[in-house]
Amino acid sequence: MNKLPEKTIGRLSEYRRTLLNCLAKGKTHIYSHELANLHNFTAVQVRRDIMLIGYSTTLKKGYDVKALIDVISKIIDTDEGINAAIIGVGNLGKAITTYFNGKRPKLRIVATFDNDPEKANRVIAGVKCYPISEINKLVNELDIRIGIMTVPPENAVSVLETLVNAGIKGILNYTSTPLSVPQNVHLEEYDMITSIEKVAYFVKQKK
Amino acid sequence: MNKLPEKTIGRLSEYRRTLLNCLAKGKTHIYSHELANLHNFTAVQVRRDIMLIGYSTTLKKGYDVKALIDVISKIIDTDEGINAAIIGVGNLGKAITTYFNGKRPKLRIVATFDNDPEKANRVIAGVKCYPISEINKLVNELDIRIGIMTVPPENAVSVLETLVNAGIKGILNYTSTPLSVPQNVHLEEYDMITSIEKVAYFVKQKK
DNA sequence: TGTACATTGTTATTTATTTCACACTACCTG
DNA sequence: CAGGTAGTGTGAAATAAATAACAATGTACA
Ligand SMILES: NC(=O)c1ccc[n+]([C@@H]2O[C@H](COP(=O)([O-])OP(=O)(O)OC[C@H]3O[C@@H](n4cnc5c(N)ncnc54)[C@H](O)[C@@H]3O)[C@@H](O)[C@H]2O)c1
Ligand SMILES: NC(=O)c1ccc[n+]([C@@H]2O[C@H](COP(=O)([O-])OP(=O)(O)OC[C@H]3O[C@@H](n4cnc5c(N)ncnc54)[C@H](O)[C@@H]3O)[C@@H](O)[C@H]2O)c1
Repeated sequence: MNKLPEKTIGRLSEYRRTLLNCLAKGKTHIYSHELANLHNFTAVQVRRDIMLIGYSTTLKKGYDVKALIDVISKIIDTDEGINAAIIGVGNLGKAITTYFNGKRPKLRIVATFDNDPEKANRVIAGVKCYPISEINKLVNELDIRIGIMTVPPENAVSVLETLVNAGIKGILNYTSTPLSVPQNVHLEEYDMITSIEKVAYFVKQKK
Repeated sequence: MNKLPEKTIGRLSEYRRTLLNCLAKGKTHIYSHELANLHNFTAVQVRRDIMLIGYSTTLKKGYDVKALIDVISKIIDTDEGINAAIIGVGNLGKAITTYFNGKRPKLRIVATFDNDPEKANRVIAGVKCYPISEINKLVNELDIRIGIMTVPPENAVSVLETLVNAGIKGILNYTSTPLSVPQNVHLEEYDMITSIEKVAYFVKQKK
């Protein structure tokens, strides 16, 4: 199971989301081409990904939805679950906190942090906001492993340092400041403007 | 300039953002390794990307920041600019509208749409909200080319159809429903849960 | 029951992207 | 103004990812 391609990891997450929907609708089996059509993928790609994670079916009635969810979950989740925190409770931080809660049983937002004293101790969607100064203590107490950064771009670098020092090993950066991290920390960056600009570029090509 | 790798397009957008910052700080020249270090890229990759877009410098004092911005802008922007709209003025839609406005001169959010009558005619960050029923008319009137979807997942498919019918050729989907579009429409998808799950996966590997 | 067919699993091939390696040259330094 | 250095530009090699091709096999149905 070692060395899954990074792209595959992303797709696994998406497959699972779709499979959970199927399950909710009472669908018990799904063909590779069905799963492919529900996304923008090809059936071969789906089969290949599924091969890579070591699941296979003897049936020719498609994959067992429940079983496939379980295999994917074994790869993505941990038994105990993983705790995350939002840093910067502004528009975006609030939106994510509200949206996220309860979506995934093994992935929880357990705290938010802000440096604005006004915001400390507020509760959003059941999640409490703490002063950023308490982060070291809370990372230990609540076993926070992932930091989701939604602070203003000019504070991104210093907040990153705070997070790394606090021992956080996974960072998702929504700030428009690109960051770099030590080897032992995993960083995922996402910049919305880049996404829009990519769309703009391709729209331009189509004219 | 045909056939730039897709990955390169994304990086160009990020280079430009950084270059604009440099320019604002009065920096006139930048080395490939400087630009690389400001992101998580290598100097070779930066040079390769810059080679692909046809810019080069005779100097050994690095690239001319201003000139490089111009070349990148020629690729990403159009002279007249491109107009975009937000569909679904909820938490996320509001956050993006507020955040985005004025960030890029050639990329404007000119309208938002919602099906909630309460929200119609409200103004957020200077952008007016229209009933979704008026979208066909407004796509023409305002020359909207890009639709940013932030509606609830269960309405994603029908909203997509509305957008495509209205003649929109570029779609950015923040909905957690995966979509597929006709050949002549460009679709970019981004699911936050997938990003967090990717981070979770890599954090797990590091334990 | 056996034949046609649909579907999976997997190896081989192709395509896309990154990295390496190095030629080339402007610039600095003495 | 020669020689060393630090930078760029780029063909070639390596790596990563997607696609094609097809053997194997369970299933439906005549
Ligand atoms: N809003 C969006 O849709 C959007 C989209 C793309 C990117 N972003 C990026 O996300 C970030 C936040 O955007 P926003 O619109 O939510 O901004 P915002 O100003 O609404 O929120 C920022 C929050 O961070 C807090 N903060 C500031 N410094 C802090 C620190 N050192 N420690 C802890 N908290 C701190 C502020 O008090 C505020 O609550 C920005 O970097 C922006 O570039 C936002
Ligand atoms: N909030 C987040 O941070 C976040 C993160 C990731 C993904 N998302 C996704 O973004 C989408 C929106 O999230 P949100 O938190 O802003 O939800 P929300 O419920 O706050 O907002 C949805 C908005 O869409 C409007 N709407 C509903 N049907 C519509 C239609 N047919 N046409 C036009 N407008 C319509 C609603 O009136 C509402 O204003 C969801 O699909 C969610 O999965 C949100």
